[in-house]
Amino acid sequence: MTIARTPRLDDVAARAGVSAATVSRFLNTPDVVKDATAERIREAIAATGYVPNMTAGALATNRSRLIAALVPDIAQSIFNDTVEAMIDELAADGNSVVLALTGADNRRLDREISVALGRRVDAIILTGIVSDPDARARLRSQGTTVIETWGLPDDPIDVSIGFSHRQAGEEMARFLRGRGYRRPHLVVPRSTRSERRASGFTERWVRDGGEAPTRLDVNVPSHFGQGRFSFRALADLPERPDVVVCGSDWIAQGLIVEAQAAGIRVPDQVAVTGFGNLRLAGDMRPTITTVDVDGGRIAREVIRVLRARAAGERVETRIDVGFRIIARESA
Amino acid sequence: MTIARTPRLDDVAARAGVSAATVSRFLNTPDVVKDATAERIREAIAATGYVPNMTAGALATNRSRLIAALVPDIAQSIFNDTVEAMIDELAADGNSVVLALTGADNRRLDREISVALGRRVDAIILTGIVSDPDARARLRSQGTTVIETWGLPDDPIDVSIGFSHRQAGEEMARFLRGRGYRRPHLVVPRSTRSERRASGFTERWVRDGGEAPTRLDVNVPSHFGQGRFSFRALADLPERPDVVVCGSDWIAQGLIVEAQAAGIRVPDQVAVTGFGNLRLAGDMRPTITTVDVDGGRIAREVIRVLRARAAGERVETRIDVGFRIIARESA
DNA sequence: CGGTGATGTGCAAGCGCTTGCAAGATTGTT
DNA sequence: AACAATCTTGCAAGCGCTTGCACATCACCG
Repeated sequence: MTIARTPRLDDVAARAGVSAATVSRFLNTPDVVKDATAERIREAIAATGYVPNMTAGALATNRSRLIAALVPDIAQSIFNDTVEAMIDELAADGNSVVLALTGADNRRLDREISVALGRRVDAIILTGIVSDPDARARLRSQGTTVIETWGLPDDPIDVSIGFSHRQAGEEMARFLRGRGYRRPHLVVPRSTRSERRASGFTERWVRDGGEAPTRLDVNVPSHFGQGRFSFRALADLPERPDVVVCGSDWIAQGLIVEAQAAGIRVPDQVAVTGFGNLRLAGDMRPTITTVDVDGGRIAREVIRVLRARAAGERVETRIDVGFRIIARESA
Repeated sequence: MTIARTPRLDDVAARAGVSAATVSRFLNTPDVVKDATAERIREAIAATGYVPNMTAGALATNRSRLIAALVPDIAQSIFNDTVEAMIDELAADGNSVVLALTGADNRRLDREISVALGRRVDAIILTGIVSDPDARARLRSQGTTVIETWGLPDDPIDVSIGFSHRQAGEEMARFLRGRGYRRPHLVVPRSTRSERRASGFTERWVRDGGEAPTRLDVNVPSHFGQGRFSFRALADLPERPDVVVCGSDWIAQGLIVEAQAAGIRVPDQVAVTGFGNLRLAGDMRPTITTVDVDGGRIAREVIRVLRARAAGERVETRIDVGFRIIARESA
């Protein structure tokens, strides 16, 4: 009796009466093998229960079909839709995604970059903004494709797909000013992205003749509870703002719920805006005015870039997917 | 001039004046190499910028240090905390997680199982309940460690870590009956897990002398908007329920918001319960009565099992992490 | 019917690392 | 100072697949 062990290409080949090379070709470039041979191989594969060892394949081809996605977190993340869409698309192409968590402040970024490099991933997808110059230099020096998403750095490591956070902040300032608000208050998660939006907002607001907005910084990841907290913190301000600009839809949602519980009407007594246009923003009562970013579009662009690279084509290095302010009931 | 190419073990070895084997040992079992040698190797690694090729390592050791996590989705999933905790823990052990999405109804499960097997992952972690007998048989026949989480099947594929959904339903029935509610209405996401809780609830409720609860089925993944929808659907019932048992905290939250918008007080006019004890459940106004499942504990047990397996120890096949009903304001 | 180009397959040399075995270097012992 | 025990290291044979090159077939043509 033969020892039970997981079958290899050889086993299939032997059974089909061909060489391993032919089986390999059958698997990777089916049209070069003759129909009759293919049929025998198919039968042999079924009989042996053979599952190709992608590790060996990766070593031989120097192509892992592994894509690393580095994200701060997934428990409550605005990137989840994008990541989900990416995983789906990539899976359809025969790639797998190894998901690595870098932590809110990218503390584990360096380590995860090393791991990704060690696994010889075909590409590294960064989410958020990597500000550490060492990490940037390190990535640049490798040949690997690296795609920065959700931001649009002046000097991308390789390819970047996103939008200008600063500009989104400015646009929101313009929008609210146009609606007649006069005393905005910012609730700003401590992340580079949020900070950029906040400073974009502030600069534009002031340039347009407004007083510098008040602000509250909150920890990331942002969540519903912080919205409640942020509402209560409004009491500490010298004057109640007429609109609170929140760094995320979750914060906006929490703030609205807490305001209502306190008997304050939104937007009549205080208006609120969010960021992200999560599904809940449209479902909340009142519906939340927010900034829409097309995460699915980002995912699609990522795929497009990856395919182009695989085909050896050149690709743009900065792809702006833009954003839109969605005016709803809350502001 | 030497051709630039990514450095290999050989390159480091040559530079350090030792054999590749020694460098390999330095990397994997540092204490067996002499200090002076180690120092030279360290220097050589730094000088060459060498990053070990884990693909080659995996092939040689037949150990990929890759764990596949198959989840229905991540956009809005009650499993996210568990997955996040697992990824963190595994990363600390030098493992990486390849995340695969199986879709709400496990439609892509088969394909993802094949991919995981092909990548020769060290373990497959399933989330939710895999009811397809073919998939179960297929997994069982492989030697791979497979861990089913968030459920507790009678006959685990290999190891299962979770709790009894049926029992959670029963417990909720008991709890609400004890609080004096009489006309429960169930909002049930179309997933095996939710269905088990619902039938556990119903059976217990009836056994205890209640009338069979009314119910509404909603699609997965469940979200805030469905809660709003579910509230409006209450109008179609012959009689308004006194408590709505929701399949998730998100649904509960949406339902509460919509009820309040309609001027209905929670819990006075209608009580609400959720499931999952997400952070927002404690933050919502009113706070939401729900069922707590310790996702972090599940993650820790997964790690423990994986380590035990790696060490060649035997492990239990069913690990019950239980659940707790968290009584709050909403019911 | 020999020549030609296309088509299908096999041979064998890798891909970059790990590890059993054995030999050389060191240390301690008597 | 000779010998045993312990450390360190190198050799070389894989791990399971891919692919350039060469060869064998075969259909087709003049």
